[in-house]
Amino acid sequence: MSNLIEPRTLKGFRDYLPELMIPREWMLEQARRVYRGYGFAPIDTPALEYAEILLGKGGEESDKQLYRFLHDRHDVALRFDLTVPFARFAAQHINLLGTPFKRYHMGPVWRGENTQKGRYREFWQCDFDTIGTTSNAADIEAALVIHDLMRGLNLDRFVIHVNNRLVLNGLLEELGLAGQTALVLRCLDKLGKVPRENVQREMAERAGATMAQTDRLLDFVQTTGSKADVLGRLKAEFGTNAKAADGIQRLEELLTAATTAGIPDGMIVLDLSIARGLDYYTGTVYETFLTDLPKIGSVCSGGRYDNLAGLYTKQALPGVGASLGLDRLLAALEELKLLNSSATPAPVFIVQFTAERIGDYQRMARALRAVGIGAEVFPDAKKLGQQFQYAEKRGHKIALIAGPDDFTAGTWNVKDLAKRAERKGVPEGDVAALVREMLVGPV
RNA sequence: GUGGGUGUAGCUCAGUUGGUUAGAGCGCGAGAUUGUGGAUCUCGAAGUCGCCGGUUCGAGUCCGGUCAUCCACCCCA
Repeated sequence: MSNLIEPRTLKGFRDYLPELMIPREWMLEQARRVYRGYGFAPIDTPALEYAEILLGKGGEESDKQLYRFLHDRHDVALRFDLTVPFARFAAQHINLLGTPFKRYHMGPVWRGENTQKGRYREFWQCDFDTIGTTSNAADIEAALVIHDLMRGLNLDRFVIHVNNRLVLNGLLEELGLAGQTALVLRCLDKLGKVPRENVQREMAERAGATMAQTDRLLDFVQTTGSKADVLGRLKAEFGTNAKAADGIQRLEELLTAATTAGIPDGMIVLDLSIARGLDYYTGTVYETFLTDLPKIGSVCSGGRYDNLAGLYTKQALPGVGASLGLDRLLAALEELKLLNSSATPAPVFIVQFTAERIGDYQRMARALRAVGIGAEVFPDAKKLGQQFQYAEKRGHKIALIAGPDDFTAGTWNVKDLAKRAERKGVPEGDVAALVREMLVGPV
């Protein structure tokens, strides 16, 4: 009879082993570096909020996915994103913060939805937002941040799709479909997955749209050609609509400014079929797809919301920002085998040649750590071959070996574990410099 | 929430029309004259066959439920 409890995790919740956690932490560091570089300041908020704070802010769907429960008579819920808590945070502290205010926030969020690869019930988001301004400059900057973020994560095969809800809304208004915006956009979003005819049929069934209406809409959304062409056509046909005109101009500015700022052509594209996002988006919207794994979905999305904080304060707090889906991107990189995973954060491995010299081994390790190089001393004086195998498997780059003869001579042997090349008789004082030089190399 | 696929040693998988002590490869551990690792060889550890229940003389093998995972819908990071 066993009274052991089966070790297990909840559906959609996962453990992270070192091989995955090391790159995950690295990603967080990169995101932090990029955000701070733009002047976004760090904040944090509680995982748990009063349910009323979170309910009804992201649409019906997000309400259903909320982890919500009664605790001590309080109706509470786990945050399902970082944007809504931020809106609450901003409304509460704006007098201290002043506007415009730029913040980044990285932490776990929870959604009780069905799981799939890259879709979890607990996952980290890395948000950045600028609030207190409606200036398109903030929208433009957000696109640049997303780009630099992806590049900072060593990715270059990705595309940032941008659109503007004003354009879509204006377009639908002109087509006489203003009342069914949400329904139509939901169908529209399926373009690319299902044939155009099916999209039209669905629009007709669900939103009562006519063939003439959907034809005109789809023609536009599917328009091919340069950004200038597409924008030009939009202007010509819908420029008289105030919303559309505003949206078109903001998109045009964004695309032009991105190029001027140095973003390579093709990294940011106009995509009129990008309609999604939570209910609160009102202007620019962004979605970022990996060229080699588009199916996993957007890994960094966001947009402009001009009235989100209006739910908590009378002060106008428009904003724009986006969120990196850390765990989804991590799953994607894992799938694409782009993680050169290591099970140790310390590049240097110090062989325990003989137990009597443990103090000397730790002395060397401390000397390396003092100059910022991680070093680990093997805990047992096992056979050297075994220690080497352990070291390479773990992902250590360099091994340091010293036995009685070496201590007599005051030297160390420095070994490149991957190349299996050893440099013998290195004076103790030169070891750190040599190690650093070797680590800088190929990586 | 709906529909479907999968679930056998750490990993990848075999397991015949249900029938005696459940297998392989890789990996792992020990060893092949006590200062050095990817080859070879020898030996070895390791599986409640996801979990619970049912049918049966007998179930990894059939049935039901459940959990997890993957895929589609939905939605999104």
